[in-house]
Amino acid sequence: MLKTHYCGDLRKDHIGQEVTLGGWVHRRRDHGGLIFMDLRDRRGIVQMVIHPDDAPDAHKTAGDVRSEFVLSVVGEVAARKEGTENPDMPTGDIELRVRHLEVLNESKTPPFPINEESDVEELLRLRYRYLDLRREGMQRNLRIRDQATAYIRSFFRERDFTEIETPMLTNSTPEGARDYLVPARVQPGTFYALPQSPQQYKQLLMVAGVERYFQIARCARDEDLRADRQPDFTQLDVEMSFATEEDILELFEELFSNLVREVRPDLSFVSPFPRLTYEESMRRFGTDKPDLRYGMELFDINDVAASSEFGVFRNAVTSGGSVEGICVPGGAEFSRKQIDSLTTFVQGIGAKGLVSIALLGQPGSLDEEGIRSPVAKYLAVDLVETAAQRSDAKQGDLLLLVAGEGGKPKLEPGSSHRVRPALDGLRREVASRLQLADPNVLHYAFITEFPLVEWDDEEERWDALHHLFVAPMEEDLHFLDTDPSRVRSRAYDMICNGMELGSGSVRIHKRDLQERVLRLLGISDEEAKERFGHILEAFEYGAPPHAGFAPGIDRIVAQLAGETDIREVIAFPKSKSGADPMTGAPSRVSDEQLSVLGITVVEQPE
RNA sequence: GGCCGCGUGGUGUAGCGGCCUAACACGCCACCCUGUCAAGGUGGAGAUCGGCGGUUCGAAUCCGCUCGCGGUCGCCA
Repeated sequence: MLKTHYCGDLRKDHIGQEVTLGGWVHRRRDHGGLIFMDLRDRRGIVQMVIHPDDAPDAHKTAGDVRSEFVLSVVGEVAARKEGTENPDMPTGDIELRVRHLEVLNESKTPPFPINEESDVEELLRLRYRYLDLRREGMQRNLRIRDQATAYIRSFFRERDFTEIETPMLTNSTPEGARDYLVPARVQPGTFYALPQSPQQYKQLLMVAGVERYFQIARCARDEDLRADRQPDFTQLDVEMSFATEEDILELFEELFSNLVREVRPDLSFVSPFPRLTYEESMRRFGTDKPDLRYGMELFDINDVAASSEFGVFRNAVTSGGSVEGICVPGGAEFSRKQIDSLTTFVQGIGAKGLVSIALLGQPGSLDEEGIRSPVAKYLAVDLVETAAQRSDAKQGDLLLLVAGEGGKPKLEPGSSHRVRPALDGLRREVASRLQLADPNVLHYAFITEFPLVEWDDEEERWDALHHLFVAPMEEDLHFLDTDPSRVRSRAYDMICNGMELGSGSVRIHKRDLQERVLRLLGISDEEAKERFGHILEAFEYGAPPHAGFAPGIDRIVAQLAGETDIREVIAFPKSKSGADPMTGAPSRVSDEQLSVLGITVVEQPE
């Protein structure tokens, strides 16, 4: 090695030792005579002093050194002069008296600062990712990710799980996300698909008698990107035979509790993890992934709205829709402008409008003076009192109500189907404006009893909410043929701070039930045989009951690192258009490459 | 694909019809400086304002198109 110690490791104990360090110039302070330089490596930063009298050659070289030069230095670790210690640095008690200095490599001035955590445009960071990753915050995130995955592996291995790799080149699946396709050269005209998840393989491993499987698996889905979605991502894939949902939830509660203690002991979490049914979560929060760190739960006033003078409310309820709202603590002091911007906000997510009611008076004894609302003259005091009571509102709070008409398509603005999503969005927006969410809390929770299927308006058929292999709840089986929307599944999600971390389920392990579900989803027996013949067949050879779970590693680590964007914990992520600005991927390939594969590119006309 | 926001020296921002011959901070370059640690001092270089077109006597500023980036809805078994 070209170095004997790491810069960041040097302490008082090393005083008197001669060491050789290698690292990058973090900062340079040239006093004309004396030169100070901070040298940085993966473990931290140490101050070097280059004295013109002690080391004239080194001093001469140091004069031409600039930020990010790679240096090799030899010197003695020394106590800093009395009064010049730096308590803000772990190495602040000591410094390196440089005797010999060699420039191992020069550096151009970097396109953005590496020695400070300033905001830099995303694109530029990705273009020079190798420099971005050199920055302290990203180094920390890379290490948090490593700690998390290392812990996860040890956790499962201790519990007798076997880590098994599954193929990257697999078959396209008709349902779900769009596949990334890979042409198969040896059989021209045919394609592999990159795995959206190892779902089928892990179930087949259960049939194979593995009983306890896990994998930190790379997956790919060709869908539009988001702050929490990359086209290629990593999931912790787990499957267990002879397990019920209870076994899985307990296992993961333990895993996540330990993970926080291991990686971020300074963060707190709520224990035991709350469990909400899908129905309850939708009713109380309007979403299946609520942020539980703050209140502002939804309430409805359908009963009193039905007879309201206010046409918007009355029509909503009589048409079969609903009027629901949230209560913003202290929101009565929101300005007109703030409320207008909330209105614009909900309109952007499918609400027709927003009714705001500021409670200037004391709920319980409200009068017209105590209510301030753009539609105050249409609102009976009784209605406001009811709303205030249901939301446990206090004087000075702000009620925000959204109405939705029944009988409209799901996605149409003003539809009753948009009410809860709109309130969910509003709840998040308000919480973010008022900073209601404690950044030091990881509020994990499980959502259970999801519907098995939902009606797809466009395709006019039932669609699996999770995937094709989720087992229906035994007690709801009789609805399978009569009213599929009422069948609850044995699926569960894990959520944290308003983000879905992963989902899982007890699987179907019998051929006849799997075939019934496939039929319900409009997959013909013929198609089923072609697509899923192998798994249906496997179920006939003693498939054990099994259940599994698959949380996203990128999201888990992002939260552990205190980041809201998973790109902050992925070494080489892609931009929103799926491109890698550093390598230029995706790119065109040569005609030769295409012709070997028997592929012709059709230019897209405008 | 729809909607919203952003795009000004190397970086981050300001400017939002004539005061812009484009400002500020950091960075960069030169010189001075032997105890600093976001070192300090003096001086300097550096952007025609993402691109194209238009409105106007006049555009970084207004309009249209386009590209890029981000957010969001659709989408994400």
